[in-house]
Amino acid sequence: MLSDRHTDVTDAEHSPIRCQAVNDILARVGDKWSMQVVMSLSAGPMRFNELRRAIDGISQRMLTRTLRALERDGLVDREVTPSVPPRVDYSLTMLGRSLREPVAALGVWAMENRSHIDSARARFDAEE
Amino acid sequence: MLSDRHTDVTDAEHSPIRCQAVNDILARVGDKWSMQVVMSLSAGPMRFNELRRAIDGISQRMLTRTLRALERDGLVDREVTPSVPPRVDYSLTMLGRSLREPVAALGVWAMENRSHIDSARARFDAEE
DNA sequence: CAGGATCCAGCTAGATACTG
DNA sequence: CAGTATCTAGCTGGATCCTG
Repeated sequence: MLSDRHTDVTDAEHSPIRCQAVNDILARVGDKWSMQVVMSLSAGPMRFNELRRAIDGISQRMLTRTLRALERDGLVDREVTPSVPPRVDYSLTMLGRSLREPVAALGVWAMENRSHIDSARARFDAEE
Repeated sequence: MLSDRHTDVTDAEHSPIRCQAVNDILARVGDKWSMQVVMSLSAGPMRFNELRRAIDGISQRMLTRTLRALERDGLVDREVTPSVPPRVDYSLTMLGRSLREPVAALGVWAMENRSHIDSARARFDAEE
């Protein structure tokens, strides 16, 4: 952790086009709920209210919007069973599943460096 | 790409605590400018207006705010040379440099799957 | 059950003007 | 040069009510 070898993995690829792509994905993934939905669907298909209960604090409106956006981008599949009452199952597409890997890498970094960030914040805030 | 091996890298770690950490980092990194600043500083230290020119479209206010936030979290170092005119150099800390690796992984995913996302969007939007 | 439709508070980020 | 201060449009997201 915090390895400072100067073999730069990123410098070579720092082209405007690639950065545009990174920013698009970060915007897609960096919102409040998208990744929580994706992570919840990791275990398998879930229904709407099942997701609602699984994700603490999400409103029905935000769950709907988030699912629609993920579906639009081909990350989530929506399967409607026209019964009474209606049944809708959400699941990750292959694309959606493949996204979990880089996001998990970010998660590992987050866990490993959380303490560094917290202490840096405390230090910064201390010097008023 | 799009490998669907069911060895789940993420399921095992899908604990609330880890997800909280991921969300914090995504919020930190998922905003409009932070990663552009980090990527720009990859090449080496830069001064304020140098960064301003390097990052297309960023306002002076947003650059200030983004740099302060990154400094607070210990990702960026701010070095002031009290001269006239003043000189301030910004550089990545070790923590900041270490972040580039997982973000680059996300960048690779973005580049590899951009076309899938674009066509998924087109398909979704086509059905009224 | 699975949403759609409204309304609204709060935050984000841009524009502009000014300063040590 | 490197900011701070102010004002504001627009977006994000929550609460609430309604429906097939």
